[in-house]
Amino acid sequence: MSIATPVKILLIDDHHLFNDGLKSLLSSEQNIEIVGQVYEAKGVLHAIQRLSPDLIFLDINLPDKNGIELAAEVLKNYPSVKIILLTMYSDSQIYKEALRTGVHGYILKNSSKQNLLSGIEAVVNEKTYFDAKLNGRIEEAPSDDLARKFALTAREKEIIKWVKAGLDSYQIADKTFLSYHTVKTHRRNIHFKLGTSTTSELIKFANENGI
Amino acid sequence: MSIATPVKILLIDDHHLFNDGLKSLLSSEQNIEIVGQVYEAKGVLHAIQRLSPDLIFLDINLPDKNGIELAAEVLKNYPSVKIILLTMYSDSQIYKEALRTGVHGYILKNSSKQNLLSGIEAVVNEKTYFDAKLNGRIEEAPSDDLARKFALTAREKEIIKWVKAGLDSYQIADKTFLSYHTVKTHRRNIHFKLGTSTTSELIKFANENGI
DNA sequence: AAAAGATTACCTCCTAAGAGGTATTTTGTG
DNA sequence: CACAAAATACCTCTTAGGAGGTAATCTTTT
Repeated sequence: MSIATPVKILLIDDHHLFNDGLKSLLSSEQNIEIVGQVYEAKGVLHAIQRLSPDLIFLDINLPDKNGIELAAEVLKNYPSVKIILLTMYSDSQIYKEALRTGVHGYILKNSSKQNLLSGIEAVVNEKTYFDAKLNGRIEEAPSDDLARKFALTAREKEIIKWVKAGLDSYQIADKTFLSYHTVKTHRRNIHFKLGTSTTSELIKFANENGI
Repeated sequence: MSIATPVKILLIDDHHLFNDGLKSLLSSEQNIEIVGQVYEAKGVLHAIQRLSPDLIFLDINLPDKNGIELAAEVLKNYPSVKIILLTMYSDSQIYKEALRTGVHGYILKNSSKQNLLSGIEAVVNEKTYFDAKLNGRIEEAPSDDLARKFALTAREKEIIKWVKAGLDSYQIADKTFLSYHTVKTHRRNIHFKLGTSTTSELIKFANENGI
């Protein structure tokens, strides 16, 4: 497997070693040029402006922003740029989220270089590429009001962040300058939206979905 | 920075792309030879036997085993092999665990190639190397009964696994064929050992420490 | 064999979290 | 401006989890 036409790629991952390793791994390939590397969400739009890559590889867990949100921004501002998400999560929910956002590919970090090259080849040819390991996990959603799930508000995401950080509702109320009652209301709404009912379920769900 | 004497390195990480990327990144270095790559805990001891590396890079989160436990096994069976843990967790507790196990280095995945080379240079010269980003996080333990913390039993680790999986105590009792009361007792003992007091704290702690 | 540690299991009491309801204020969008 | 959505905040009630205690039975180590 090798790439037929020249491709300019931008790598976005906060793990420097992974990012640099990937660059090293791909630089040896014919027709692949790594035009830049970014280690946080912040500089991404600017880097795209400056480097005009054909394709970006994007991690979902960036320290300062959810990769899927970032993907949406990129697609909005630079519709011609192809996006392949590169993550360690194989959950079907996040896969659906990714599809909905309109990314062009989704590859797991425990995948192989060959798959990566297949993905690159596919997306530069206006196709999509989703990791084979994801198959079998994708069951259609009941589609009625479930479509509205996942529509977490900014405040709800913030609450989830603190729950994941190990705080209880009183501590979260302190941190957010909200009433304890309000925090509990948000937690209830979050559980409703995500279909969870305990804190441990919520954390598991959030971890698997990069929330 | 370059390495002064030839070093044979074995890479152990379940994320193929990271593993391969790292190989690519290090292969270009003088005096560094990547003698092998392993993608799960299972084949590690055999690979060491066969390839006799001077140094192994070891991920903490392997699918089939905790990397720190694996490090202990390696040190027991091959005391001359140097071990550098390579992980994304910067928690002080796991750092202490690593020290106690006797690993020779601990480097974060969002570190740089230069740090990696410094680490290699250090450990092959019988020194240790711990990521600079870990400094400031290392406060000495009260040392009395805190030394006994972290001594989680097999059953306790199993309970933690189910808690992380989102099950409540009743469901865990079902899964393990234990009484609900027993599960609660284990949870209480776990909280005591880890110094936590809520489920969310426990999960956070477990995640950060690769339990 | 004795001691130490691990596992099992029950008790009570208290608190955090979840479920259900309601209502006001604020913010954003057509 | 009007309407919808989000954010805020209180109420009650039920349940799961945490804290403290005790103790019998295994298992492992000395």
